[in-house]
Amino acid sequence: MKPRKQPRQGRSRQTCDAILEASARILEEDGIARFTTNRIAERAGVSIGSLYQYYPSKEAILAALIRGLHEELLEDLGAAIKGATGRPFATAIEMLLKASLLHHARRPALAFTLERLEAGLPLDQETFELKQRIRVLVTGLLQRFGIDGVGQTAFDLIAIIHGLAQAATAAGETDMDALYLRLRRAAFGYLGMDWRSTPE
Amino acid sequence: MKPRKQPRQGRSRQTCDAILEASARILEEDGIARFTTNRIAERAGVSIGSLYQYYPSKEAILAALIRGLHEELLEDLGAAIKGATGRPFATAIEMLLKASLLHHARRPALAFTLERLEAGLPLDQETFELKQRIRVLVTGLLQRFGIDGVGQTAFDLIAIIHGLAQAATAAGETDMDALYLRLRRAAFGYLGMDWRSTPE
Amino acid sequence: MKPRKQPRQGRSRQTCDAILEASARILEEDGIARFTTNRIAERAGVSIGSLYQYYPSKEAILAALIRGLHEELLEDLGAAIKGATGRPFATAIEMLLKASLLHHARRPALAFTLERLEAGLPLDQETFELKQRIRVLVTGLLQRFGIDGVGQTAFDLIAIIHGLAQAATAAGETDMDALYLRLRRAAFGYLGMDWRSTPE
Amino acid sequence: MKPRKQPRQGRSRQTCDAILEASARILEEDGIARFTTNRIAERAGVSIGSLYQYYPSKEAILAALIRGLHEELLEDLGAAIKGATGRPFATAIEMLLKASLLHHARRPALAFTLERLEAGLPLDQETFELKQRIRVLVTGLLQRFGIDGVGQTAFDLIAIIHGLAQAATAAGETDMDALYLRLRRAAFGYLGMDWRSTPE
DNA sequence: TATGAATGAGTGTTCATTCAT
DNA sequence: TATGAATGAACACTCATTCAT
Repeated sequence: MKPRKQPRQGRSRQTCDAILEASARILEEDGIARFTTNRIAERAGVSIGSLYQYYPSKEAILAALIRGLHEELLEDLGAAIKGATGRPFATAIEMLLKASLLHHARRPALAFTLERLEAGLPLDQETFELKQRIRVLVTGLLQRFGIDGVGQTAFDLIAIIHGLAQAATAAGETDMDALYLRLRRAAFGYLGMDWRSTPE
Repeated sequence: MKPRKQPRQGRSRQTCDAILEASARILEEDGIARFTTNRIAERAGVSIGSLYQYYPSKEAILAALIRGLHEELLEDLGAAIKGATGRPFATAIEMLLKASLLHHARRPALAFTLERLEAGLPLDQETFELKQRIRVLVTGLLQRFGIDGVGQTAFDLIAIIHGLAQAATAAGETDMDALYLRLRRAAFGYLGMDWRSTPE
Repeated sequence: MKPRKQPRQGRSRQTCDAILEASARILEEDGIARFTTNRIAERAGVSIGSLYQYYPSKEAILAALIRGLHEELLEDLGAAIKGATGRPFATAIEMLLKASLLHHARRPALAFTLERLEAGLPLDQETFELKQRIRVLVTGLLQRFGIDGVGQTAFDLIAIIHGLAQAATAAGETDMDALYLRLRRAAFGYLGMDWRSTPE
Repeated sequence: MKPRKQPRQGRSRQTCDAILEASARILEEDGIARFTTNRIAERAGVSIGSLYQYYPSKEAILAALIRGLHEELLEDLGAAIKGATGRPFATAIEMLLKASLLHHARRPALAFTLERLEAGLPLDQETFELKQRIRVLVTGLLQRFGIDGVGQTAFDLIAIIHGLAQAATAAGETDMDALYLRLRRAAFGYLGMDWRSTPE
């Protein structure tokens, strides 16, 4: 499941990245249906042998992409929560929501497909931990403001964000600002806050 | 995509159903990974030749299952909305939510898997229409109570329900009553209603 | 390891046999080097899919061939030993030796290659039992004549026969009668009998 | 087939030997299945590029190992036959047999595997000549004692030794002394000598 | 000279689908 | 109409070998 080598420098690093980027593009354009190792190698401009030098299996590539997605989210959320210190609850939540949409905004189709695929896969340890850390981050924020049942609330909040973002992408929406407002309404509503106030 | 024949009576009907039921069970137990036509035929107690007499392709079987899911939902929602006539808004929404969870309650693994798969497939016309009718149903209910932006609201409401139900199933939750309460909180919140009142 | 289906009749039986025969021929002509499933299927005049309908893996085909070899040997030895009842020891051993050479005489290259390959493979249960039954047969014969250390003697006798037959085949010998005489000398000598008497 | 260079001195020689030793160990531990050039290089602590600097192909490495085995045998036999001058026939044969078992005693698994593999390979000229010299050695010994049909006798003797040694190794035997006694019985018997006399 | 990243032909195997019976 | 043997394109993956550095 883990990459085979990480001589993360020079030519190797480039090959590694090319494989991941080609994989991402194939998923974006064709979904899993045509996500085959030979096609990945071809699009990466790399031989099939090289692909297997860096990733032990097709699943490992997928796992790497998924892990990447979660790392990105974790980073975005971390930055948002850090930046929210000292701000009122509503503002903090708003920043959280915006951060949650970032990776959808960057590569909607990729985020959509990867999140969909992840649900049908057995999670590897590392990804599991990433998700846990994400939940911990959200839980921590809620705790800071004395919310009840922080664990469950965080879980539901994430599920709602996820559900709305996935549905919007599936429907072909591209207006992230509009989506943000609806998301804010859903999240604020769930948290018992007044979403009719002026959003940031 | 459509079944090959609909002599919806007698032995043919039975064979059709056996194939669908076998498919459902395979999806529930093993996911898509082992969802193969030969296995379906075997579990249905039918020859592979017969399977192809009733369904032109594997996708057609999947499409039929997905269509079935939506038909079920449509029916459940229809009944709920019908039963809600004359009741206050909060009660109507509560009935709507309960109806939405029915198919998750009946066969959680199947609902989970099919909804996940659906998102990665091109929708056939008939399923598209079914989904539209579902949205129309919800939209109609909202309209009856003078809600603003009924289309968008219905869309988001469905997305939120979907998101929470999928996340709960993925996490292995089985307590549908608990899920209902959280769902109620999310939906009521999104609609600007007070979810702290006594639920039905 | 075991064949997948044995509807040992009609077309199926033919396909099964064609695969085995093609495999045998490839082993005879090219050894393991070119023993590939696609080549087997091609030479059998059968699609690769059919091959896998009857044998779950390449190893299973090899195992079937090896099993066949041992079944043949068992049968030949059984007949020889049965026919030797009432005959003197020397005659009984002579019949045993002749029977042991039969499968080498029929398809020398195949016997040679299969016996060589067998030594490098983990034996499946059934083949193991076949070999045991062969040893039991030889042991029984020796016991009938009050030989000491029948187990070890049978083992060594089989090894000597095997060694001579393999070496002769490797050297390209074809004169089975000449080989028989040398084999007789070796076996009789090992058993402490006079091999200078007139052979049968 | 031949090593690429024989600057049989200094570092080159060391690299060559490391490759051969790594190959031997892999064959002993895993058989041919995992006998791959990359693995050999890795275990030898040498880059794959260097491996190909010394051996033009995987077969060349195998050939070198086989050649080494025969060189060893030739040396052991030569020493035995030299040491047997002036001794009676029985003693000479006993020394020959003991010498024949030496390489099996030293590295049973390696000898077993290499001898098995050799039979399935086209012999290179040099190995062919080595085997011939071995046969000449044995033939010469027999001739010294006025044995009839020395060529054939030598051939058969070698085959019998080989057959028993391989079978014993395959069966997991480790008691070389016991094996020697059975071998003596077989060889003496084949030569028409009394193996019931006291062995050396 | 030594390295190891890169190559790609070739392997075993699956599975949706067809069609003779 | 039902059967299930047969098909073969397509797939994941390996490994001997090359060659730029």
